[in-house]
Amino acid sequence: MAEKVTIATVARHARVSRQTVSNVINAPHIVRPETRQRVQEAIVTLGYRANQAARQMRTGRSRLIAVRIEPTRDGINGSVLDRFLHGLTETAEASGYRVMLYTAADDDREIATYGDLLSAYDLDGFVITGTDHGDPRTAWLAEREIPFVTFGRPWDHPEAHSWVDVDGAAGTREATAHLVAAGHLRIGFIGWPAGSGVGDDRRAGWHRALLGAGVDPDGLDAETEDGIAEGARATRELLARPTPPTALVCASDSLALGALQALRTAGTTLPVIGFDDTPVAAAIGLSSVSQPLGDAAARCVDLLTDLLDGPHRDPRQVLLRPELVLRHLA
Amino acid sequence: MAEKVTIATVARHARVSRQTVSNVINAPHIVRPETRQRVQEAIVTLGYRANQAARQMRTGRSRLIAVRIEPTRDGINGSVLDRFLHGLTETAEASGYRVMLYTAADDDREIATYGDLLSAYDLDGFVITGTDHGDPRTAWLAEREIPFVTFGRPWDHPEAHSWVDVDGAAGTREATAHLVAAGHLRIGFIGWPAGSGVGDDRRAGWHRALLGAGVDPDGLDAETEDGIAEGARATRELLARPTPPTALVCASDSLALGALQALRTAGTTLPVIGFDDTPVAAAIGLSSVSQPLGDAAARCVDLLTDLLDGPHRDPRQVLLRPELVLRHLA
DNA sequence: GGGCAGGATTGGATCGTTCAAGTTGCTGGA
DNA sequence: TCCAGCAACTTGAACGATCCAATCCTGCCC
Repeated sequence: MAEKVTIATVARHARVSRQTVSNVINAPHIVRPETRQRVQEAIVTLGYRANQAARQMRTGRSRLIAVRIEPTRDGINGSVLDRFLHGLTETAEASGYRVMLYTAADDDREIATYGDLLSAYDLDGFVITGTDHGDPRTAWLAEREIPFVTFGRPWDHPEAHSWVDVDGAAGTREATAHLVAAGHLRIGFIGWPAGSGVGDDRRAGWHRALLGAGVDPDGLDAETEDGIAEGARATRELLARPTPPTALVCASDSLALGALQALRTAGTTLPVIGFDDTPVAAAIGLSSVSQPLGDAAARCVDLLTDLLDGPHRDPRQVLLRPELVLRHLA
Repeated sequence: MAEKVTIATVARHARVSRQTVSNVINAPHIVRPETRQRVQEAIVTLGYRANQAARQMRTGRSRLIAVRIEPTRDGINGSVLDRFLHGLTETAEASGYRVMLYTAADDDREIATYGDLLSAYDLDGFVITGTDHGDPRTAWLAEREIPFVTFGRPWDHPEAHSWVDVDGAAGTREATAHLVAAGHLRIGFIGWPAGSGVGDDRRAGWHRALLGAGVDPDGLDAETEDGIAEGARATRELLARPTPPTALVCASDSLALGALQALRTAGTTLPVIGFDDTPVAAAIGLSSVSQPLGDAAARCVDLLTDLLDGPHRDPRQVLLRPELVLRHLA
């Protein structure tokens, strides 16, 4: 069992004071090169690592960022957050930060957890996923000037804080354009009920693409909650309309999967394009709009470390383009 | 901006000393009930929360456990770890612990990360997933007497340390028995190459079930790496044998998915049962053996907190039974 | 009423680090 | 010669909790 190596151990070994060792670590330029060298050698020889708890007590900074892990809902969309989380952990490590997880049943309890994490662990910042109109969580954090970045736009006030998002409209527009190029005109859209920022955005992309192609989107749109069964129901409903669509763009892979099931049951085949490029889409050969989750996570960490360490602490925004992944089903 | 509430603030407010407040928190029984009451009220009124960094400096304990987050490999099996992680975070929170994530490219670098986490953050313990024969990580931790629990058995030395695992053999046995009960005799198995603990275990369950039903398993077994394409190839190979199977049990949902694709291409249908009950299986109606991941995570936390706080610090083991989830494809 | 036992409470030291305020030694200008 | 000015390094104090040892009550018994 190796004994604890503290800054004092290093100082003794290099025959300098504790503070000089601290300076070598935190402000190397004020230490004479030969002394710096000697201290650095001692650090390596002894395998010294700064104790974060002690550092944190003095500085109030922990080099820890918190991310909420959500319950895996329908299991399909959960994988999106999973991939995001992995990217986040990797990039954070590269920047010298570590990721701490928390769960919360609802917004109120999530806010309570913020207080807990901040006072107990002196968390440096938060990455918030899945924001919505008038989110109380971001308001709480902003009020207390606690650094945070959201993955997802604040739809009400686009420049309220730092965020990273994926241009959903661009994704559905590209998907729709691809179907137009393949000769389709009556391209249906299955999306979520109006009112959610993400859902409205994805619908808007399809809408604009159709208008751009000179097609009237009227009567080609179905609104439903997310889910496989819901997607199937919406598809049957669309097929029963006077002029049914000849291709489908969906706001999620769950809906697209439901659409495929409904089509199979109805004995029809139409091209279907989903959204999120989940493992399920890959597994069954469903074309889908893929979000650059690794990139998004990396940019989140960038923006957050900017807020924490950077010279310019103004909020910044990043909008990433998704990519249409074509598979044999469209 | 609320100012910092320390143990001294609480002490002043309740007109007692810091030590008494500390006692109320850590050893309530030695404080007179009315004093305890007064202090507890002060804690609530002021919203006091103990600063972990300060506590940790004195006690050397951080109430933090570390879990590795793996790169999402084929995306299907990744979800297993995701669900496990969620359960872990929830249960840990309930026991007053928080989960910290780390990544590592290989075993050596993972071990290097252990040292980092331990000296920088004074981590209390580790939950290790995906152990294999002669794992260097568990050896490293055991040597230094660092508390850890694995999700997955140490196949070489069953009682070397605390672990939680799911009885894979019981799962494949039940799947096979179900197919036998449905009238099948020549039930094939698609599994991984011999040598991996998990893979051998799952194969053994199928093997025993067939023997129990009086069927010779010879020639009904295919070995392949994990993956959809690999599952499809193995299936085609099995179908080409002199006496092809009339039903299939697979060691993973990826393999099962490949099997389904191969069967569809071949214009055949056979009942197929997968393993892990991933979202993909649920989405396409594939029957699968479901691991109780939430339970497993909770037991991992239980065993770990036992090692950390408990009176009995001997390693303990937990083997959970999986459950066969039947869907329309079998 | 004094002494005593026992538990409740107090003050001081401590964990490892960084910040703030020194101390030392050297250079150079008057 | 003297001292201002600076660079390089050292020392003492502080962060907020817990541990330890000493002190203070309180009730009880003789």
